[in-house]
Amino acid sequence: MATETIIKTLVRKLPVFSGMEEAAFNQLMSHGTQRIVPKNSAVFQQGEEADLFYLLVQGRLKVTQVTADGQQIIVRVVNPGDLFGFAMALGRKDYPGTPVALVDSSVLAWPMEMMSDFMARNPTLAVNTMQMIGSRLDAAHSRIREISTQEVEQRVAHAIIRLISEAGVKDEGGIRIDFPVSRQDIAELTGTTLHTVSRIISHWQGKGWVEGGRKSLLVRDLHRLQQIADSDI
Amino acid sequence: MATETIIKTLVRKLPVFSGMEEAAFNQLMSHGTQRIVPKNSAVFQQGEEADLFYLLVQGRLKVTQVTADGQQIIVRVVNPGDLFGFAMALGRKDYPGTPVALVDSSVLAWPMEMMSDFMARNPTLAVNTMQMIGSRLDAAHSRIREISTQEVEQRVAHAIIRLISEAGVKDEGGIRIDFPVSRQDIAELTGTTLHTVSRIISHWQGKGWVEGGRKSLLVRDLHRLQQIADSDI
DNA sequence: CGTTGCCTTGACTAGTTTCAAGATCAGTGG
DNA sequence: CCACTGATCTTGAAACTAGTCAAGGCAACG
Repeated sequence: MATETIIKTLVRKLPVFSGMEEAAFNQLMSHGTQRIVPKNSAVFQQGEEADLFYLLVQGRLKVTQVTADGQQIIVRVVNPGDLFGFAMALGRKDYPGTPVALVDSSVLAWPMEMMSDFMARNPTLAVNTMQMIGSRLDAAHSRIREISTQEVEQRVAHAIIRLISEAGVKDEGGIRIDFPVSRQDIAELTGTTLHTVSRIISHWQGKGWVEGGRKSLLVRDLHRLQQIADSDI
Repeated sequence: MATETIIKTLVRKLPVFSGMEEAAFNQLMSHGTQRIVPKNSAVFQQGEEADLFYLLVQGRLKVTQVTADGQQIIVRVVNPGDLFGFAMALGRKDYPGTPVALVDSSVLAWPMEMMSDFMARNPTLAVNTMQMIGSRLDAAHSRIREISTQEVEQRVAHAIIRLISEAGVKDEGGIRIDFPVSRQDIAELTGTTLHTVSRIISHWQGKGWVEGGRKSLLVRDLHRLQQIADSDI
């Protein structure tokens, strides 16, 4: 099928599958099933038994976790080409978070056993996966450092810069994030409240550095945000 | 040599090396070099080129990271049997943190290339390492959730409970952490200041739940700390 | 065209940090 | 063995950041 071939070609180029033998790759692809995830719906729920692991082909997801007392945080944003829901690789049986589509998305899913089998037979895949998880660990540590040592304004600046670098698109007079992000989302990414985020963005807007909108944000002066993010003191 | 055999037997039992073939394991052990790390000295420095990876045989380390503006955080505490300094697995060439011995410690070191070689040939090792990193990622996310949503007192309670569960030893009328931990250390683990930590511990001491000391802490009522850590609101 | 969801803003409050000073303890060298 | 010194810890008071509470505006959607 045409779409299948397109997807296959796309997937083939992903770093996780680099260095994998053609035969193995083909076998992998033949076992994956595609699924469309409409905006605002979840691929699976936190706590569910992890029987499948996923690859985001197209679209954008946010992975949220809810704490015992109902507070929510966004663990990360999933970009096209990212794997997610690989609970097994983390040595657990249930999904630790809930991935929600920020825009209509399309994912590929495989049975979790395939992952262990394939990794046992494809050391490259295992090493690649490990490095992917490793870089995520690195990112998590950066975030811990930020939340621990920086003030809210710096953290918000950082979060926005990160989103821009992952999904920034040029727009009239600036750069815009390619998918809808609410103030609440930014708050959950930075460990603060939507009120504080709103105040900060209003302030920036007053200075002309950004232009706010409903679930959107146009960055006019990225350099200035960088300064805010990096400012010592 | 006698000590060498003892170490080998100890190492053999570690989860990371479980399922590894005897021959491979022996070869691995024959390439490792032992090193004594005196209290308060660093095994290596953050930013150095990562040419070796390590296993903590005996003792206790804290891994710190310094931010651009000089603020410090403790990334984690390394317990006997833990691997550390495996930068390669994270896909980077330099060490992301500095491990400092909290007590006189002993480590085993291997050339970093051995790690990739061995993982390429021992899928089990690769999967084990991946799961270890995965569980660390899990822990990092928990910490992000805590710092983002909980108040300092809860976070301090959590940190102490974690230290107790990793290295708690019975003492007269309570449990004590097996190695020296300063108020500053706890502050760097929880993203606060030593002043606030001191106040909180003083308060607990007033209630009779703990007993403070210089770089030490006797927990008299662990259950109460649990309550504090888990208290909603 | 009303209802719902998202965003903004002001006023108030509270938890933490910052600043400052002093107490206490451990180790060191005379 | 004891005074000295540096590190660690405690505590008070002031300053402030960010959260909470509350109300209203605005835009999208059915």
